[in-house]
Amino acid sequence: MSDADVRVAIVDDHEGFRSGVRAELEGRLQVVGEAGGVEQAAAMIQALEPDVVLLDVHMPDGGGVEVIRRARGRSRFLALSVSDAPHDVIAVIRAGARGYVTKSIAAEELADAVRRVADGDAVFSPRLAGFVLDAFAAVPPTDDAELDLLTPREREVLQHLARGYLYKEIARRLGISVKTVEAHASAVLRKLQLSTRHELSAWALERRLV
Amino acid sequence: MSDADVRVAIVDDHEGFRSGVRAELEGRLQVVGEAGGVEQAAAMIQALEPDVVLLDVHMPDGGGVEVIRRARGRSRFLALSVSDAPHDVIAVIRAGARGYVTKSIAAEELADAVRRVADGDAVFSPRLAGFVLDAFAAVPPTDDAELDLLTPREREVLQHLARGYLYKEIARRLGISVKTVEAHASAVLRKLQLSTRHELSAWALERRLV
DNA sequence: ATCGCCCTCAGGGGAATCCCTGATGGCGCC
DNA sequence: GGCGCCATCAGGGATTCCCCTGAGGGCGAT
Repeated sequence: MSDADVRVAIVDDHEGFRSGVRAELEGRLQVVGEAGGVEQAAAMIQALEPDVVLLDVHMPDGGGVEVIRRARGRSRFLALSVSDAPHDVIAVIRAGARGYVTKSIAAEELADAVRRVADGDAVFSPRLAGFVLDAFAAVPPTDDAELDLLTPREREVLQHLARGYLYKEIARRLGISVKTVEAHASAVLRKLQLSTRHELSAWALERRLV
Repeated sequence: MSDADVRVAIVDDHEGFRSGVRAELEGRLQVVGEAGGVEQAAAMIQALEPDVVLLDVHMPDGGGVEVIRRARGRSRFLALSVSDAPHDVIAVIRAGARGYVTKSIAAEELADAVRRVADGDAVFSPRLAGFVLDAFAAVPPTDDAELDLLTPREREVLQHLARGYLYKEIARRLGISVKTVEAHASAVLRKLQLSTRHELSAWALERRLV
Protein backbone atom coordinates (compact mmCIF):
# COMPACT_ATOMS: atom_id res chain seq x y z
CA MET A 1 0.00 0.00 0.00
CA SER A 2 1.66 3.25 -1.04
CA ASP A 3 1.71 5.98 1.57
CA ALA A 4 -0.60 8.45 -0.03
CA ASP A 5 -3.29 5.83 -0.40
CA VAL A 6 -3.75 5.18 3.28
CA ARG A 7 -7.20 6.37 4.23
CA VAL A 8 -7.50 7.30 7.91
CA ALA A 9 -10.34 8.48 10.11
CA ILE A 10 -10.18 10.20 13.47
CA VAL A 11 -12.47 9.48 16.42
CA ASP A 12 -12.28 11.73 19.47
CA ASP A 13 -14.83 13.60 21.51
CA HIS A 14 -12.82 16.82 21.39
CA GLU A 15 -13.32 18.82 18.22
CA GLY A 16 -10.10 20.71 18.78
CA PHE A 17 -8.03 17.61 19.16
CA ARG A 18 -9.44 16.13 15.97
CA SER A 19 -8.52 19.27 14.08
CA GLY A 20 -5.03 19.14 15.47
CA VAL A 21 -4.46 15.56 14.49
CA ARG A 22 -5.99 16.17 11.09
CA ALA A 23 -3.63 19.08 10.52
CA GLU A 24 -0.70 16.91 11.49
CA LEU A 25 -1.67 14.11 9.17
CA GLU A 26 -2.85 16.12 6.16
CA GLY A 27 -0.27 15.90 3.45
CA ARG A 28 1.19 12.78 4.95
CA LEU A 29 -1.94 10.67 4.74
CA GLN A 30 -5.45 10.91 3.45
CA VAL A 31 -7.80 11.90 6.28
CA VAL A 32 -11.22 10.79 5.09
CA GLY A 33 -13.43 11.27 8.12
CA GLU A 34 -13.99 12.29 11.70
CA ALA A 35 -16.39 11.41 14.46
CA GLY A 36 -16.99 12.79 17.94
CA GLY A 37 -18.88 9.94 19.56
CA VAL A 38 -19.49 6.24 19.48
CA GLU A 39 -22.66 6.44 17.39
CA GLN A 40 -21.25 8.70 14.71
CA ALA A 41 -18.04 6.71 14.68
CA ALA A 42 -19.84 3.45 14.03
CA ALA A 43 -21.84 4.98 11.21
CA MET A 44 -18.84 6.72 9.73
CA ILE A 45 -16.69 3.60 9.76
CA GLN A 46 -19.50 1.60 8.23
CA ALA A 47 -19.89 4.10 5.43
CA LEU A 48 -16.30 5.03 4.65
CA GLU A 49 -14.41 1.87 5.59
CA PRO A 50 -11.16 3.71 6.23
CA ASP A 51 -7.98 1.67 6.31
CA VAL A 52 -7.14 2.87 9.78
CA VAL A 53 -9.24 4.45 12.51
CA LEU A 54 -7.43 6.61 15.04
CA LEU A 55 -9.36 6.02 18.17
CA ASP A 56 -9.53 7.84 21.47
CA VAL A 57 -9.72 5.40 24.35
CA HIS A 58 -11.71 7.59 26.71
CA MET A 59 -14.98 9.00 25.49
CA PRO A 60 -18.16 9.92 27.36
CA ASP A 61 -20.41 7.35 25.76
CA GLY A 62 -18.33 4.20 26.04
CA GLY A 63 -14.93 4.87 24.55
CA GLY A 64 -12.83 3.19 21.93
CA VAL A 65 -13.67 -0.33 23.00
CA GLU A 66 -17.31 0.27 22.26
CA VAL A 67 -16.51 1.67 18.83
CA ILE A 68 -14.42 -1.33 17.88
CA ARG A 69 -17.04 -3.70 19.16
CA ARG A 70 -19.72 -2.17 16.99
CA ALA A 71 -17.80 -1.57 13.83
CA ARG A 72 -17.17 -4.99 12.45
CA GLY A 73 -15.63 -4.00 9.17
CA ARG A 74 -12.32 -4.28 7.45
CA SER A 75 -10.88 -1.19 9.10
CA ARG A 76 -7.98 -1.51 11.48
CA PHE A 77 -7.83 0.40 14.74
CA LEU A 78 -5.03 2.35 16.35
CA ALA A 79 -5.70 3.55 19.86
CA LEU A 80 -4.58 7.05 20.66
CA SER A 81 -4.76 8.03 24.27
CA VAL A 82 -3.31 10.21 27.01
CA SER A 83 -3.45 7.22 29.29
CA ASP A 84 -0.88 4.46 29.27
CA ALA A 85 -2.48 2.57 32.11
CA PRO A 86 -2.23 -1.20 31.66
CA HIS A 87 -5.93 -1.67 32.04
CA ASP A 88 -6.76 0.70 29.21
CA VAL A 89 -4.19 -0.80 26.93
CA ILE A 90 -5.33 -4.35 27.55
CA ALA A 91 -8.98 -3.54 27.14
CA VAL A 92 -8.63 -1.85 23.80
CA ILE A 93 -6.27 -4.50 22.46
CA ARG A 94 -8.61 -7.24 23.59
CA ALA A 95 -11.32 -5.47 21.69
CA GLY A 96 -9.24 -5.72 18.56
CA ALA A 97 -7.05 -2.64 18.21
CA ARG A 98 -3.82 -3.24 16.34
CA GLY A 99 -1.77 -0.70 18.20
CA TYR A 100 -1.62 1.84 20.96
CA VAL A 101 0.22 5.14 21.00
CA THR A 102 0.07 8.05 23.39
CA LYS A 103 -1.09 11.48 22.29
CA SER A 104 2.31 12.97 22.94
CA ILE A 105 3.65 11.26 19.85
CA ALA A 106 5.29 13.36 17.13
CA ALA A 107 3.43 13.99 13.89
CA GLU A 108 5.71 12.04 11.64
CA GLU A 109 5.84 9.14 14.07
CA LEU A 110 2.08 9.08 14.24
CA ALA A 111 1.80 9.02 10.48
CA ASP A 112 4.31 6.22 10.38
CA ALA A 113 2.41 4.26 13.00
CA VAL A 114 -0.76 4.62 10.97
CA ARG A 115 0.98 3.36 7.85
CA ARG A 116 2.32 0.37 9.68
CA VAL A 117 -1.06 -0.51 11.11
CA ALA A 118 -2.55 -0.18 7.66
CA ASP A 119 0.09 -2.64 6.54
CA GLY A 120 -1.02 -5.19 9.09
CA ASP A 121 1.74 -4.62 11.60
CA ALA A 122 1.17 -3.90 15.25
CA VAL A 123 2.43 -0.68 16.77
CA PHE A 124 3.44 -0.43 20.39
CA SER A 125 5.89 1.26 22.59
CA PRO A 126 7.97 -1.47 24.21
CA ARG A 127 6.55 -0.55 27.57
CA LEU A 128 2.98 -0.95 26.42
CA ALA A 129 3.78 -4.19 24.65
CA GLY A 130 4.99 -5.46 27.99
CA PHE A 131 1.57 -4.87 29.48
CA VAL A 132 -0.06 -6.84 26.75
CA LEU A 133 2.31 -9.74 27.23
CA ASP A 134 1.74 -9.76 30.95
CA ALA A 135 -1.94 -10.20 30.34
CA PHE A 136 -1.43 -12.64 27.52
CA ALA A 137 1.05 -14.97 29.16
CA ALA A 138 -0.79 -14.89 32.44
CA VAL A 139 -1.65 -18.55 32.12
CA PRO A 140 -1.54 -20.06 35.56
CA PRO A 141 1.47 -22.42 35.68
CA THR A 142 -0.85 -25.40 35.49
CA ASP A 143 -0.23 -26.71 38.97
CA ASP A 144 0.39 -30.36 38.19
CA ALA A 145 -0.06 -31.11 41.85
CA GLU A 146 -3.35 -32.85 41.24
CA LEU A 147 -2.62 -33.97 37.73
CA ASP A 148 0.36 -35.97 38.95
CA LEU A 149 -1.96 -38.21 40.90
CA LEU A 150 -3.25 -39.68 37.68
CA THR A 151 -1.76 -42.73 36.03
CA PRO A 152 -0.76 -42.48 32.35
CA ARG A 153 -3.82 -44.34 31.24
CA GLU A 154 -6.06 -42.15 33.33
CA ARG A 155 -4.58 -39.04 31.78
CA GLU A 156 -5.26 -40.50 28.39
CA VAL A 157 -8.88 -41.11 29.27
CA LEU A 158 -9.05 -37.63 30.76
CA GLN A 159 -8.07 -36.13 27.43
CA HIS A 160 -10.87 -37.91 25.66
CA LEU A 161 -13.39 -37.14 28.35
CA ALA A 162 -12.55 -33.46 28.18
CA ARG A 163 -13.03 -33.54 24.45
CA GLY A 164 -16.54 -34.80 24.97
CA TYR A 165 -16.33 -38.32 23.62
CA LEU A 166 -18.80 -40.91 24.80
CA TYR A 167 -17.48 -43.74 26.93
CA LYS A 168 -18.34 -45.96 24.02
CA GLU A 169 -16.18 -43.94 21.65
CA ILE A 170 -13.29 -43.69 24.06
CA ALA A 171 -13.42 -47.44 24.45
CA ARG A 172 -13.25 -47.91 20.71
CA ARG A 173 -10.40 -45.43 20.27
CA LEU A 174 -8.32 -46.94 23.04
CA GLY A 175 -9.24 -50.47 22.11
CA ILE A 176 -10.63 -51.36 25.51
CA SER A 177 -14.07 -52.10 26.90
CA VAL A 178 -16.58 -49.50 28.03
CA LYS A 179 -16.36 -50.90 31.52
CA THR A 180 -12.66 -50.15 31.67
CA VAL A 181 -13.27 -46.63 30.49
CA GLU A 182 -15.79 -46.26 33.26
CA ALA A 183 -13.25 -47.46 35.78
CA HIS A 184 -10.64 -44.95 34.60
CA ALA A 185 -13.16 -42.15 34.42
CA SER A 186 -14.30 -42.90 37.92
CA ALA A 187 -10.72 -42.83 39.18
CA VAL A 188 -10.07 -39.52 37.45
CA LEU A 189 -13.13 -37.93 38.97
CA ARG A 190 -12.28 -39.23 42.40
CA LYS A 191 -8.66 -38.10 42.28
CA LEU A 192 -9.52 -34.66 41.00
CA GLN A 193 -12.39 -34.38 43.45
CA LEU A 194 -15.00 -33.75 40.81
CA SER A 195 -18.46 -35.23 40.54
CA THR A 196 -19.37 -35.32 36.88
CA ARG A 197 -17.61 -35.35 33.56
CA HIS A 198 -19.09 -31.96 32.88
CA GLU A 199 -17.17 -30.45 35.74
CA LEU A 200 -14.21 -32.30 34.35
CA SER A 201 -14.66 -30.63 30.99
CA ALA A 202 -14.69 -27.23 32.63
CA TRP A 203 -11.69 -28.16 34.75
CA ALA A 204 -9.68 -29.34 31.77
CA LEU A 205 -10.61 -26.42 29.58
CA GLU A 206 -9.58 -23.97 32.26
CA ARG A 207 -6.18 -25.59 32.41
CA ARG A 208 -5.72 -25.62 28.67
CA LEU A 209 -5.36 -29.38 28.69
CA VAL A 210 -7.19 -29.66 25.45
CA MET B 1 19.93 -0.74 35.08
CA SER B 2 23.14 0.51 33.50
CA ASP B 3 24.18 -1.22 30.30
CA ALA B 4 27.32 -2.93 31.46
CA ASP B 5 25.48 -4.53 34.35
CA VAL B 6 23.09 -6.57 32.23
CA ARG B 7 23.91 -10.22 32.76
CA VAL B 8 22.89 -12.39 29.84
CA ALA B 9 23.02 -16.13 29.16
CA ILE B 10 22.81 -17.94 25.85
CA VAL B 11 20.90 -21.17 25.24
CA ASP B 12 21.27 -22.91 21.89
CA ASP B 13 22.06 -26.44 20.88
CA HIS B 14 24.74 -25.30 18.43
CA GLU B 15 28.09 -24.58 20.04
CA GLY B 16 29.19 -22.48 17.09
CA PHE B 17 26.16 -20.28 17.22
CA ARG B 18 26.59 -19.68 20.93
CA SER B 19 30.16 -18.59 20.33
CA GLY B 20 29.08 -16.27 17.61
CA VAL B 21 26.46 -14.58 19.71
CA ARG B 22 28.82 -14.40 22.66
CA ALA B 23 31.41 -12.69 20.50
CA GLU B 24 28.82 -10.22 19.29
CA LEU B 25 27.66 -9.36 22.78
CA GLU B 26 30.99 -9.33 24.62
CA GLY B 27 31.94 -5.77 25.37
CA ARG B 28 28.39 -4.63 24.98
CA LEU B 29 26.94 -6.78 27.73
CA GLN B 30 28.07 -9.24 30.33
CA VAL B 31 27.69 -12.81 29.05
CA VAL B 32 27.61 -14.94 32.15
CA GLY B 33 26.68 -18.37 30.89
CA GLU B 34 25.79 -20.75 28.12
CA ALA B 35 23.84 -23.96 27.78
CA GLY B 36 23.33 -26.41 24.93
CA GLY B 37 20.23 -28.23 26.05
CA VAL B 38 17.12 -27.98 28.16
CA GLU B 39 18.60 -29.72 31.18
CA GLN B 40 21.76 -27.68 31.34
CA ALA B 41 19.81 -24.52 30.64
CA ALA B 42 17.48 -25.10 33.56
CA ALA B 43 20.37 -25.78 35.92
CA MET B 44 22.37 -22.85 34.61
CA ILE B 45 19.50 -20.40 34.95
CA GLN B 46 18.77 -21.67 38.43
CA ALA B 47 22.38 -21.15 39.49
CA LEU B 48 23.26 -17.91 37.76
CA GLU B 49 19.93 -16.12 37.58
CA PRO B 50 20.92 -14.01 34.59
CA ASP B 51 18.88 -10.92 33.86
CA VAL B 52 18.10 -12.12 30.37
CA VAL B 53 18.26 -15.52 28.75
CA LEU B 54 18.71 -15.63 24.99
CA LEU B 55 16.79 -18.66 23.99
CA ASP B 56 16.72 -20.76 20.86
CA VAL B 57 13.18 -21.79 20.01
CA HIS B 58 14.03 -25.05 18.31
CA MET B 59 16.08 -27.56 20.19
CA PRO B 60 16.20 -31.36 20.07
CA ASP B 61 14.98 -32.00 23.58
CA GLY B 62 12.00 -29.72 23.81
CA GLY B 63 13.03 -26.25 22.80
CA GLY B 64 12.75 -22.86 24.40
CA VAL B 65 9.24 -23.39 25.66
CA GLU B 66 10.41 -26.26 27.80
CA VAL B 67 13.26 -24.21 29.20
CA ILE B 68 10.97 -21.38 30.22
CA ARG B 69 8.51 -23.78 31.72
CA ARG B 70 11.12 -25.32 33.97
CA ALA B 71 13.04 -22.27 34.99
CA ARG B 72 10.70 -20.36 37.23
CA GLY B 73 13.11 -17.71 38.35
CA ARG B 74 13.50 -13.99 38.04
CA SER B 75 15.24 -14.18 34.67
CA ARG B 76 13.55 -12.77 31.61
CA PHE B 77 13.56 -14.58 28.31
CA LEU B 78 14.21 -13.34 24.81
CA ALA B 79 13.52 -15.85 22.08
CA LEU B 80 16.04 -15.96 19.27
CA SER B 81 15.09 -18.04 16.30
CA VAL B 82 15.46 -18.53 12.60
CA SER B 83 11.74 -19.13 12.39
CA ASP B 84 9.21 -16.35 12.38
CA ALA B 85 6.27 -18.69 12.03
CA PRO B 86 3.23 -17.50 13.98
CA HIS B 87 2.92 -20.76 15.83
CA ASP B 88 6.46 -20.61 17.19
CA VAL B 89 6.12 -17.02 18.22
CA ILE B 90 2.85 -17.58 20.02
CA ALA B 91 4.02 -20.70 21.79
CA VAL B 92 7.13 -19.16 23.23
CA ILE B 93 5.33 -15.97 24.23
CA ARG B 94 2.60 -17.96 25.88
CA ALA B 95 5.29 -19.73 27.83
CA GLY B 96 6.50 -16.41 29.13
CA ALA B 97 9.14 -14.97 26.83
CA ARG B 98 9.32 -11.20 26.81
CA GLY B 99 10.40 -10.83 23.24
CA TYR B 100 11.20 -12.54 20.00
CA VAL B 101 13.85 -11.63 17.47
CA THR B 102 15.17 -13.49 14.46
CA LYS B 103 18.75 -14.65 14.25
CA SER B 104 19.45 -12.35 11.36
CA ILE B 105 19.44 -9.37 13.68
CA ALA B 106 22.48 -7.10 13.82
CA ALA B 107 24.78 -7.27 16.81
CA GLU B 108 24.06 -3.84 18.15
CA GLU B 109 20.34 -4.31 17.70
CA LEU B 110 20.48 -7.59 19.54
CA ALA B 111 22.35 -6.02 22.41
CA ASP B 112 19.79 -3.27 22.50
CA ALA B 113 16.94 -5.74 22.50
CA VAL B 114 18.50 -7.57 25.43
CA ARG B 115 18.86 -4.35 27.36
CA ARG B 116 15.27 -3.47 26.76
CA VAL B 117 14.04 -6.86 27.88
CA ALA B 118 16.19 -6.55 30.98
CA ASP B 119 14.44 -3.27 31.59
CA GLY B 120 11.06 -4.94 31.52
CA ASP B 121 10.07 -3.89 28.02
CA ALA B 122 8.90 -6.27 25.33
CA VAL B 123 10.80 -6.56 22.09
CA PHE B 124 9.14 -7.45 18.84
CA SER B 125 9.27 -6.70 15.23
CA PRO B 126 5.96 -5.14 14.28
CA ARG B 127 5.17 -8.14 12.15
CA LEU B 128 5.67 -10.57 14.99
CA ALA B 129 3.76 -8.37 17.38
CA GLY B 130 0.89 -8.66 14.94
CA PHE B 131 0.91 -12.43 15.31
CA VAL B 132 0.72 -12.14 19.05
CA LEU B 133 -2.17 -9.74 18.86
CA ASP B 134 -4.00 -11.99 16.45
CA ALA B 135 -3.80 -14.78 18.97
CA PHE B 136 -4.48 -12.54 21.93
CA ALA B 137 -7.39 -10.61 20.57
CA ALA B 138 -8.68 -13.69 18.84
CA VAL B 139 -12.01 -13.01 20.36
CA PRO B 140 -13.82 -14.48 17.44
CA PRO B 141 -16.07 -11.61 16.37
CA THR B 142 -18.62 -13.40 18.45
CA ASP B 143 -20.79 -13.82 15.43
CA ASP B 144 -24.03 -13.24 17.20
CA ALA B 145 -25.68 -14.72 14.18
CA GLU B 146 -26.41 -17.93 16.04
CA LEU B 147 -26.32 -16.51 19.51
CA ASP B 148 -29.06 -14.08 18.63
CA LEU B 149 -31.38 -16.97 18.05
CA LEU B 150 -31.38 -17.65 21.75
CA THR B 151 -33.79 -16.06 24.14
CA PRO B 152 -32.41 -14.34 27.27
CA ARG B 153 -33.40 -17.24 29.43
CA GLU B 154 -31.78 -19.70 27.10
CA ARG B 155 -28.55 -17.74 27.18
CA GLU B 156 -28.66 -17.86 30.92
CA VAL B 157 -29.07 -21.60 30.92
CA LEU B 158 -26.30 -21.84 28.34
CA GLN B 159 -23.90 -20.15 30.73
CA HIS B 160 -24.59 -22.67 33.43
CA LEU B 161 -24.48 -25.62 31.08
CA ALA B 162 -21.09 -24.57 29.81
CA ARG B 163 -19.82 -24.39 33.35
CA GLY B 164 -20.75 -28.00 33.90
CA TYR B 165 -23.62 -27.72 36.33
CA LEU B 166 -26.19 -30.45 36.62
CA TYR B 167 -29.67 -29.72 35.41
CA LYS B 168 -30.75 -30.04 38.99
CA GLU B 169 -28.33 -27.35 40.14
CA ILE B 170 -29.20 -25.02 37.32
CA ALA B 171 -32.83 -25.42 38.28
CA ARG B 172 -32.05 -24.52 41.87
CA ARG B 173 -29.92 -21.53 40.94
CA LEU B 174 -32.51 -20.14 38.57
CA GLY B 175 -35.39 -21.05 40.81
CA ILE B 176 -37.21 -23.13 38.22
CA SER B 177 -37.95 -26.80 37.76
CA VAL B 178 -35.59 -29.33 36.24
CA LYS B 179 -38.08 -29.89 33.49
CA THR B 180 -37.87 -26.28 32.47
CA VAL B 181 -34.12 -26.44 32.42
CA GLU B 182 -34.39 -29.45 30.16
CA ALA B 183 -36.64 -27.52 27.85
CA HIS B 184 -34.21 -24.62 27.63
CA ALA B 185 -31.21 -26.87 27.22
CA SER B 186 -32.97 -28.73 24.47
CA ALA B 187 -33.80 -25.47 22.71
CA VAL B 188 -30.23 -24.27 23.00
CA LEU B 189 -28.81 -27.44 21.53
CA ARG B 190 -31.32 -27.40 18.71
CA LYS B 191 -30.78 -23.75 17.84
CA LEU B 192 -27.02 -24.04 17.88
CA GLN B 193 -27.16 -27.30 16.01
CA LEU B 194 -25.22 -29.21 18.61
CA SER B 195 -25.86 -32.69 19.95
CA THR B 196 -24.51 -32.83 23.45
CA ARG B 197 -23.71 -30.46 26.24
CA HIS B 198 -20.04 -31.33 25.78
CA GLU B 199 -20.02 -29.80 22.36
CA LEU B 200 -21.82 -26.90 23.92
CA SER B 201 -19.05 -26.42 26.47
CA ALA B 202 -16.46 -26.32 23.72
CA TRP B 203 -18.62 -23.98 21.66
CA ALA B 204 -19.11 -21.60 24.56
CA LEU B 205 -15.48 -21.63 25.53
CA GLU B 206 -14.35 -20.83 22.03
CA ARG B 207 -16.53 -17.78 22.13
CA ARG B 208 -15.31 -16.73 25.56
CA LEU B 209 -18.86 -16.89 26.87
CA VAL B 210 -17.64 -18.28 30.14
C1' DA C 1 -58.69 -10.21 20.19
C1' DT C 2 -56.22 -13.57 17.85
C1' DC C 3 -51.48 -14.85 16.82
C1' DG C 4 -46.82 -15.59 17.99
C1' DC C 5 -43.20 -15.94 21.18
C1' DC C 6 -41.41 -16.79 25.66
C1' DC C 7 -41.32 -19.08 30.05
C1' DT C 8 -43.06 -22.41 32.71
C1' DC C 9 -43.95 -27.43 33.76
C1' DA C 10 -45.33 -32.60 33.24
C1' DG C 11 -44.93 -37.63 31.74
C1' DG C 12 -42.37 -41.01 29.63
C1' DG C 13 -38.60 -43.36 27.48
C1' DG C 14 -34.01 -44.61 25.67
C1' DA C 15 -29.33 -43.80 26.24
C1' DA C 16 -25.38 -42.39 28.84
C1' DT C 17 -23.19 -41.62 33.15
C1' DC C 18 -21.59 -42.73 37.77
C1' DC C 19 -20.75 -45.78 41.50
C1' DC C 20 -20.37 -50.19 43.85
C1' DT C 21 -18.55 -54.86 44.42
C1' DG C 22 -15.62 -58.16 42.70
C1' DA C 23 -12.32 -60.39 39.69
C1' DT C 24 -8.03 -61.49 36.67
C1' DG C 25 -3.35 -60.80 35.08
C1' DG C 26 1.01 -58.19 34.62
C1' DC C 27 4.88 -55.83 36.66
C1' DG C 28 8.10 -54.04 39.93
C1' DC C 29 9.93 -54.31 44.60
C1' DC C 30 11.58 -56.07 48.98
C1' DG D 1 7.07 -65.52 47.01
C1' DG D 2 4.08 -61.98 48.76
C1' DC D 3 2.50 -57.05 48.26
C1' DG D 4 1.11 -53.09 45.96
C1' DC D 5 -0.13 -50.69 41.90
C1' DC D 6 -1.95 -50.66 37.41
C1' DA D 7 -4.92 -52.04 33.66
C1' DT D 8 -8.46 -54.80 32.31
C1' DC D 9 -13.42 -56.38 32.55
C1' DA D 10 -18.37 -57.76 34.47
C1' DG D 11 -23.00 -57.12 36.67
C1' DG D 12 -26.28 -54.21 38.59
C1' DG D 13 -28.42 -50.13 40.25
C1' DA D 14 -29.26 -45.20 40.82
C1' DT D 15 -29.04 -41.04 38.57
C1' DT D 16 -28.60 -37.91 34.87
C1' DC D 17 -29.06 -36.51 30.18
C1' DC D 18 -31.59 -35.81 25.97
C1' DC D 19 -35.68 -35.90 23.37
C1' DC D 20 -40.64 -36.24 22.50
C1' DT D 21 -45.44 -34.71 23.11
C1' DG D 22 -48.40 -31.71 25.31
C1' DA D 23 -50.02 -27.73 27.85
C1' DG D 24 -51.02 -23.34 30.47
C1' DG D 25 -50.19 -18.31 31.29
C1' DG D 26 -48.08 -13.84 30.12
C1' DC D 27 -47.13 -10.30 26.84
C1' DG D 28 -46.56 -7.65 22.75
C1' DA D 29 -47.96 -6.99 17.95
C1' DT D 30 -51.17 -7.00 13.97
